[in-house]
Amino acid sequence: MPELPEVEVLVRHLRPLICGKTIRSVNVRRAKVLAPTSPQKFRRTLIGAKFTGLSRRGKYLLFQLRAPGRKGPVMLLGHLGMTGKFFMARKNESLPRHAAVVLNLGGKKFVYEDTRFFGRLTLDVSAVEKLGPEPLGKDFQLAAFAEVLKRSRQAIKVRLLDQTLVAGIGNIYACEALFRARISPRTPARRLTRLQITRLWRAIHEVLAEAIECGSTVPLNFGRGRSDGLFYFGRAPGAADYYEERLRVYDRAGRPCLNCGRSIKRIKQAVRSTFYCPYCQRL
DNA sequence: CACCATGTTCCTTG
DNA sequence: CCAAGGAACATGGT
Repeated sequence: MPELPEVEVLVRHLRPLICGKTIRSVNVRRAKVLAPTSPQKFRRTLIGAKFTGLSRRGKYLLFQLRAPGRKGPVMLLGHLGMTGKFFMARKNESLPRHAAVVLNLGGKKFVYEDTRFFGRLTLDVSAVEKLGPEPLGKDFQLAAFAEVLKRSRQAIKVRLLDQTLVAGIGNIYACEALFRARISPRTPARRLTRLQITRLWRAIHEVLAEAIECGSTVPLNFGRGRSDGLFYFGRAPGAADYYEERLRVYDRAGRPCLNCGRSIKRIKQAVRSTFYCPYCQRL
C-alpha cells in the first residue's frame, strides 16, 4: 500500500489504536526486515516501551516510543515496500503466512506483514534524512523544485520517483500528476517550461491531497479483509455500494482518455510502466 | 512457462 | 565525483 496518500491514511488510522499501548513481547519471524538492527537489539529496546506518537515522512512511518530508564524517545521506522501491511489483530488470532514482526500489546497484537519482504521495520531511522521535502508541506517550494529540475536530463517521470527531489511520490501518482499537468512523461526535466513546472507543482498537490481525501472517506479494512489499502476506487457520489474508478491513466492502457477519448498508452521507463495519453501529454 | 507488480538499494557504466 | 540505467531483492497473480 505504498505511496504517500496510502501511508498518510494508514498513519491516521493506526495512531489512536497504538498510542498509549505498551509492548509486552516481541516476535521476530523475519529478521531481514529489521536490518541493520539485530533481532537482539530490536527486542531489548522495544520490550517495555510504550507508543507515544506516530507520524509520516514520505512513504515512511515513524513510530515514537518511550522506554523506561531511557532519556530520549525511541524511534521505530516502518516502510511498506510493495506489499507490506500494518494492522491490529486479536490476541489469539492466527497470523498470516508472511507475518514478519508481531508486537504483543497485551490485549491486542500489532502485526507487520509483508509477502515480498521488501519493507522495513527497524530502529535505523537514517533513511529519512535523505528524503526531499514533503510535497504537501511548506518546504516544497516551487522555485527550488524548478531549480533542481533544470539540472537534469532525465525524463520527468523517472525524476519524480527520486525521493530526494520530493518525498512520497511513486509510480501511480507520478503518472497521475503528469496527466493532470498535461506533460509528456518523456520530457527531459531540464526542458520543462516555467509554466509546465508550475502546473506540475500544482498537480502534485492536487493528486496527493485528493487521494488522501478519498482514502479518508472510503471504508477501509487494514486487516486481512479484501482491501489492500490502495485508493484505486472512490465511492461514487450518491451510490452506497458503487465504486468508481478514480485513477485517470494508471493501469488504463488501451482504454479511452477521459479528456480526449483517445487510447491511453503504456511505455517502459527505467524498468517501470508509465501510462499516459500521447495526445493530451504530447511533447 | 513467461511476464507483470504500488519500492529501495546497490552495482555498473559513461 | 556525479548522473543515469538496470538488476536484485521474494512472492504471488494472470
